Amino acid sequence: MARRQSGQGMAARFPERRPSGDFRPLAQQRHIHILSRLASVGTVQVGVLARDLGVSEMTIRRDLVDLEKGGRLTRIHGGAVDTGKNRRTVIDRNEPVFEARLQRHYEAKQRIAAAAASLSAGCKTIALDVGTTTLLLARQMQIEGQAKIFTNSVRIAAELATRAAEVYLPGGRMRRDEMSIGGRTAVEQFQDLWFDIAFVGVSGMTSGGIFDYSFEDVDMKRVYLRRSSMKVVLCDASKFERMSLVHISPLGGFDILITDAAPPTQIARALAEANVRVDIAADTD
Amino acid sequence: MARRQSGQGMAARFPERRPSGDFRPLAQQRHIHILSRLASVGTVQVGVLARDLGVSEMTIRRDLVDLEKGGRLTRIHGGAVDTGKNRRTVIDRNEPVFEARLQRHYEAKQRIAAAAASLSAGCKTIALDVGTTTLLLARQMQIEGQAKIFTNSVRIAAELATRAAEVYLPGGRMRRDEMSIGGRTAVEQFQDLWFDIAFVGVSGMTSGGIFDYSFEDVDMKRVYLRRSSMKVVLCDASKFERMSLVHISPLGGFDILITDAAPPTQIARALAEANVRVDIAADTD
DNA sequence: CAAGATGTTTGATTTTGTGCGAAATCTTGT
DNA sequence: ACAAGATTTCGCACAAAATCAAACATCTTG
Repeated sequence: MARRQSGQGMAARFPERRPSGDFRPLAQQRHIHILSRLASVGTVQVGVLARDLGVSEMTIRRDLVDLEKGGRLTRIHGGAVDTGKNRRTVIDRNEPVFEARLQRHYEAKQRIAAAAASLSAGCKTIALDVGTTTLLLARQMQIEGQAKIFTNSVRIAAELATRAAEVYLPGGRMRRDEMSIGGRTAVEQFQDLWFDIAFVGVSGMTSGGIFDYSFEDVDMKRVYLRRSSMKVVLCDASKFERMSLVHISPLGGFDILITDAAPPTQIARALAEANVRVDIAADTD
Repeated sequence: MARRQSGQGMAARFPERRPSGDFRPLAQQRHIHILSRLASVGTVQVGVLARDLGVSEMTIRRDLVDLEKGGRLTRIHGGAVDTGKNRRTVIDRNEPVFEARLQRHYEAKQRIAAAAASLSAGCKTIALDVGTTTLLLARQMQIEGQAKIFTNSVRIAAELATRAAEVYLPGGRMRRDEMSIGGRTAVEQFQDLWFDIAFVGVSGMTSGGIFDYSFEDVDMKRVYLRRSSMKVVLCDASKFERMSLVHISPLGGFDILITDAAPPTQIARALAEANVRVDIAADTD
């Protein structure tokens, strides 16, 4: 059973005394360590944590139970995974790499994308923001003969090129990670157009409005929201009550929110007040 | 007993492992690995995955069953293929016509691209035309810190995004087959710039000049040739003595021709007369 | 010593590995 | 092209290993 000799536990790790303070990490310190690791890697393993923190696996398990009770993580066999609710009131500074983001909450995003795709039917001019959910939307969208699609995401443009879409891009500098085109000239090229419908992704939503991490992409998001008849925001439930670097607009700045679960009451109330229609993409499987 | 003396394969994949004891990857981590591999390559093999992840083939099979249940992949004998729902986000599979064009005279184009890449060293602003040879050039190019690359090819932009390049695109309508951006506005955005060096592909060359079959892309080619200190034409030997739809410029319109074999005498004489330097990329292998 | 937290034992549960016959795929011979 | 045999892969059933959690022991601190 005991695969590592269980005998000495922390003794080996934190020898005798240390002049200042505790050598055994307090519960709170362990919790912080676990959460920060979750935030950066997405998963943690009981064994790794036990060794890193110099405590027994049982203690780690108890920690994980506590944290799960608070909804900060989801326990799985062998460890735990991130719920996305970790950085609750904290502000997100750096966005994870695209691939990892795409995998996170994949099913929810797929459902949201499907709901959004049906909304786009019949529209002649469609604006697509940068992001993982909008990329999934692009994949699911029915391309109709004469529809023109405007996007500042090179990734989405490349995706749509393999299908029969007529795609327009703005010019400017391409951001490396997100493959989005931003900057003043890009905004200028799109701001005189008028779209039938615009789909905008966000990285956070509170009753105070919608947020995004990327400084560079926000101006274009605002253009999409300003210059379209129907303004749709795509936001999976993990982003509720989260703020990011930049405030894009208040909740009144768009018409429809598509999400995968009912928002918390405070946001729900604010949305109702702002006259935003909320579409919840149901889990049908 | 040591639970896994067998798998050191995963050592390469999971560097976070500590020297003293290793931990089996969580099911979820394996799933992510499988999906990301599927997204980048399109197929996975049970044996390879088992080795990479340091688990048995049976475990991989069980993972594949789980993932198939969720519709994320399709299982086949020996492994699994991607369902198309999670295709790679950068362009990996070029559509057949383009891919076929890329394969034609592939070695010659590679050599030309290599020669061109060495020419670009040290340049701060580089213009890259649309085309298969220029795509190969993009792949081979040494990216230097502050170099800015301008291209109207979305394909090349996507390629360069995976490397540390600073890329600028013009805005406008994207042609579906070539993924190039053309049109009046696109030309306008680039025609006031000045490039250190420009690489232009052609589809034909005679003593009368250079040609291309794409009506839409020619204007941009002319901009590249007009607005750069060093004008380089990439043209493999199969294109000598061939004309195409549109005449781009006479032979005097550029400075250097990079090709893979000596041009026929008539063209050679015209090139000499036009004071064009001819670089022949030798077959060194 | 009491209280609270942590470690250990132990047995149940879950996951993973292995053996082996069945099925699928590849090879070879006709 | 087809069939028989060799090879690989599959997947079930069971064994082994790892993980989990409850109960209990131990340690720390005041």
